Amino acid sequence: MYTETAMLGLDVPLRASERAYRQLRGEILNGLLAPGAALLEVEQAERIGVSRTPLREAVARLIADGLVVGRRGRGFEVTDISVDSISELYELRQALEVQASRLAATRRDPAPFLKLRDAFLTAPDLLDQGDIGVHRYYVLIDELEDAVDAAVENPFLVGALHAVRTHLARIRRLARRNPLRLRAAAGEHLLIIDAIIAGDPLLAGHATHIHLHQSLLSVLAAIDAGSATSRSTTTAD
Amino acid sequence: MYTETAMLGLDVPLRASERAYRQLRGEILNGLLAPGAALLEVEQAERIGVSRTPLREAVARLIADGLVVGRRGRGFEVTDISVDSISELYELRQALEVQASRLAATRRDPAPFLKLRDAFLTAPDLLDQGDIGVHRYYVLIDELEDAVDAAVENPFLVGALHAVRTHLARIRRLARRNPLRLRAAAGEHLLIIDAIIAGDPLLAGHATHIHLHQSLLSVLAAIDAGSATSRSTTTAD
DNA sequence: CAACCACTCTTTGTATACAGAGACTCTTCG
DNA sequence: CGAAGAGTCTCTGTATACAAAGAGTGGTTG
Repeated sequence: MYTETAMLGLDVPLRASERAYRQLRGEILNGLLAPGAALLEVEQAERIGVSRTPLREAVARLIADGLVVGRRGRGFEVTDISVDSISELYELRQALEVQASRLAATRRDPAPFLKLRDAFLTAPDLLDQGDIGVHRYYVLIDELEDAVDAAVENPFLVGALHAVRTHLARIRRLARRNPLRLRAAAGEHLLIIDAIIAGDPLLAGHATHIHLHQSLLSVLAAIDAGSATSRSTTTAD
Repeated sequence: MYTETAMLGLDVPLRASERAYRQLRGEILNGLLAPGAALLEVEQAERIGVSRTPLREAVARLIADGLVVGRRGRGFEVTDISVDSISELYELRQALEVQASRLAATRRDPAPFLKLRDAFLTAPDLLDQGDIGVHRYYVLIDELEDAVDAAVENPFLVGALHAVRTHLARIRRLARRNPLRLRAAAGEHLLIIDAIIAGDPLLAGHATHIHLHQSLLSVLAAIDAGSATSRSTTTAD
């Protein structure tokens, strides 16, 4: 997710519409543009430093992504995230990720998953190392997702997964990390990886099912706690 | 699918970009714009009768839909449909429709499905009535899809399903109808409907799985036959 | 004769100017 | 005092003009 463009530093010549899209998308995802925030074309165009034409193209893409909705006569607005929508998103996510795990188990080249297995075995140590360790753990999860995507070899499925992950990124911001949950999630990931290495699609699917079930429970609990108390909560994965 | 806007004749005030989008989308879906066809902005804008600005917006949406891809310095082009991509699409479709069937079985209001059950019982008769009967059968399938969508009550999942159905519409054009397959499909649909009425998510999911398996087999066989002989084949659903 | 370079031409990408639709406000009337 | 209506004003939707990037072509040179 973070590797979108920054991995290689070749953002030298970039279309204005692309710049506007990435900036707005990033700001929505990291919460700088909060749900419900109004997007005025001229205002945003001036802020980003492009004209209205490319900005409109960027907004159109954001609408297609489901991050923005048009309000009838009064501009656009960042979509909001309800608790209901989280459960709904997870219903879609589960369908997609379970299928992806199954296919990955069927088609995988074992090599990258063996590497990932070793890496995930060190996850508990990583999670003892504070924020940098947590960050490196999240990088590991990204790598796992990438490995699954590559093994699945299905542009339609991978595309749908990407769309889901876009919304997930916003949800993760609603709640803080819970070290206990992260440790448990690492174990669940290991189970998925092992199933993929073993070439066992049924097991991979079920392990993914369980993982997402726990993940959703954790997210919902974190949000409940977050809205009850002020701001000391938990997140999934 | 056909009911998008034409059902009620209120296409009086329509934005130019929306007109361009619907026209291009329709022409791609019904094959008038064949895979590989080049889309030049000025050319298409003049043909449709809008300026380049709304046309670009329309093309952007088509790209998001996966119906069009940009070629670096040489305009845009309608995406093509390979046999591989059909199987890939069905892998995604299966994940989504199985999940949708399960959720529909869990949440359904039985009433519309009881009506659909009666209607599908008459499907064999319908399929004896030639093209108009076949057409009415396809309308039935649309109504079933709509009923499932409504029962699922999940915008994310339904949205993903819509995207898949867009591509399916193109695939259906690749092969002719096979009356035998249609009759069998009607039986499979009945099974799905019964499972939803019974509120049995597991059964609904499995019935959907089987239906899509058969559907894919039929489509692939139809395309094989169609490319072997000249043009007398079969299609699914 | 082939390969490379420069030029032109096509086509996209961007900016800006204009028009129209909808919302808000202020006023007026009941 | 409230509600309705007209006017204004803001913001989107569209068109067009301009700029720049890439591809194709022709010529020239080794």
